[in-house]
Amino acid sequence: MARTLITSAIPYINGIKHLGNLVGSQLPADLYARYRRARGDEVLFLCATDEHGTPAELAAAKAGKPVDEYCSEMWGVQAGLAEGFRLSFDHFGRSSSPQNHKLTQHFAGKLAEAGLIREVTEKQVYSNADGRFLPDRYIEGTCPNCGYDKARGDQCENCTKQLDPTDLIEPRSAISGSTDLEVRETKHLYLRQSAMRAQLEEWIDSKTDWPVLTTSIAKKWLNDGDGLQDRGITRDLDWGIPVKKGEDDWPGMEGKVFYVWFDAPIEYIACAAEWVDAGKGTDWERWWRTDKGADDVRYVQFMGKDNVPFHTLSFPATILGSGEPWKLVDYIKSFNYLNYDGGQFSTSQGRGVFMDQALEILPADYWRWWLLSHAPETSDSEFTWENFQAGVNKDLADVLGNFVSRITKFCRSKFGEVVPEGGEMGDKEQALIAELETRLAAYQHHMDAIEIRKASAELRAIWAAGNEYLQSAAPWTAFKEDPDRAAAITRFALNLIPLYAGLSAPFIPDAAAAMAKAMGTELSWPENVAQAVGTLPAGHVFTVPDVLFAKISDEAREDWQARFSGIRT
RNA sequence: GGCGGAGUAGCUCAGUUGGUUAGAGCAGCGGAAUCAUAAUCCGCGUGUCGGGGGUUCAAGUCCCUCCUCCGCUACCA
Repeated sequence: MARTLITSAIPYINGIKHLGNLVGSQLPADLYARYRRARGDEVLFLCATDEHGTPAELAAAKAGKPVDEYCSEMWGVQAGLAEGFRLSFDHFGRSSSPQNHKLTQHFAGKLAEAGLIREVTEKQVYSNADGRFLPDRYIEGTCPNCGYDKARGDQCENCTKQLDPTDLIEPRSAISGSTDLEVRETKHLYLRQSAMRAQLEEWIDSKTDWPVLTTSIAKKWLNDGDGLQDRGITRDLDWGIPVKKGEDDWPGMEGKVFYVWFDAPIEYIACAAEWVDAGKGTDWERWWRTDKGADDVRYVQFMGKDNVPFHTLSFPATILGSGEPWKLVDYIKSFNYLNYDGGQFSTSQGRGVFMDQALEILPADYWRWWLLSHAPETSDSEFTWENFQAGVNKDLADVLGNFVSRITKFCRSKFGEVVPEGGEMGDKEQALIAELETRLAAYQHHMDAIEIRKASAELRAIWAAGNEYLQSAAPWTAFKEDPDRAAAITRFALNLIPLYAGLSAPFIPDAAAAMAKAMGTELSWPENVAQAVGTLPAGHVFTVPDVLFAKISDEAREDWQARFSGIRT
């Protein structure tokens, strides 16, 4: 049995994610996980919250809560929303887990043994009022270049000039506004990525099947300027994984924690350990250690393009540098951004539709279908309410929902809620089987290649073929002269429902389940179409399901358009 | 500034290694049907493929140049 390990970029803890975040990692990862399971793979699908770093501390402070308590609560919120969107994680972990603490410290120890860690003493801005070191971006002041008074310590947003915090005129803390700042010396650990440049490049070069978006970003970092730079992997923070060398203390690094981007990817691995400790599995190393059974695992990662450097370089550097046989990623599917009505979705500005709001107004399937069928694969794509309404109404309500409705209701009125007997399949039925056979192959090909929009277009064509068939076979006409023929048509068309349910389940799991339930079958992936259309024999009892997808009215759309036009408070 | 991505029908997007009259869905127009959530099905697209120049028998597809939008730019994550 093929084995597939799937991870989605882990969402940051400091708030509820918007639909752009969702479609860029978790949702396509779920689509693929559901598809691989349906095809019979053994799948381990992992995700978690990314909990460390300055923004988490600040969000907790703003909420007036201890950071660990805040993170626990937000983990619960995010887990609930994941459930709401039917994200089928085998485990939804936390980067703050004890498992990740241990593993992160383990990796640091191994990297140190391999000589890939160096200690650097550097100067950094400390805020006495805030009682903490400030990351460059959390220092504001007047730009020495253009005079903009809200320039950040890393870059002036007004004139785009790159800055050093000490360049700023009248620097102040972006957190408290305090100007009581001083430059202090502090010691940090750097991962010697530069020493692994050749090894990483060779590995990237071997990935000829990766999307251009993925490899071009990796190559740029490898070759830009002086080449791949070493990267600081520790921070002066309270909240995080304490710096240790395996299980031993790290002299001189007391009170410091690992940088969030060092421990976050390691959580992909630790999450599997959490999965076992939660009683959901028995052997996580079988998925992650090539010396312990993971050599036949195919590992696929999903993420937005902003995450690519960390997944193509930093994390592989950690894994390769450890010298231990950990599983490396086999395929990285990366996404561009989804824009919202002419601008960007923005977490910090509260612009767009957020996961909790989306579920308040419509069921998950509506969002899943539209977002996946418009996934920003080759370039940034655009969400507009008009497009959303039109796409959902047409594809889900008119093409799929109405197909199920028209044939089940026709059958009920002429034959009752039972698959009718009599008649034989003819040319029209054979032609449809042949067409669906071709389309099924194309659909599977696109799903295998994780070409999401192409797959969704093919699935839609499979649905439409059912309507084309009914229109052409016209059982309502046949019923008048040749009831046996009408029965054969109806029996055949009813059998398309369980077929469609199985094929649609990765995109719209709830509706697919409702379709299967109404027809009294289990969801399954077809071996072939000819066999699948014989699933429901004559005499099989079914029920006419409720309307699968209510249409979005113009009034509702206008209401939402107005409601989500501003900024979330 | 540097790097990367994008600019194709009213809208959202496909267009493999350059090769016949540039495609799909939606919207629009016309027709058929009436089983169905007034839902379906059939037919209809001359769009300067962002502008200009070049290579070629042949370019949306390669090269140069210019314009516009977006992302990243390593201490936000």
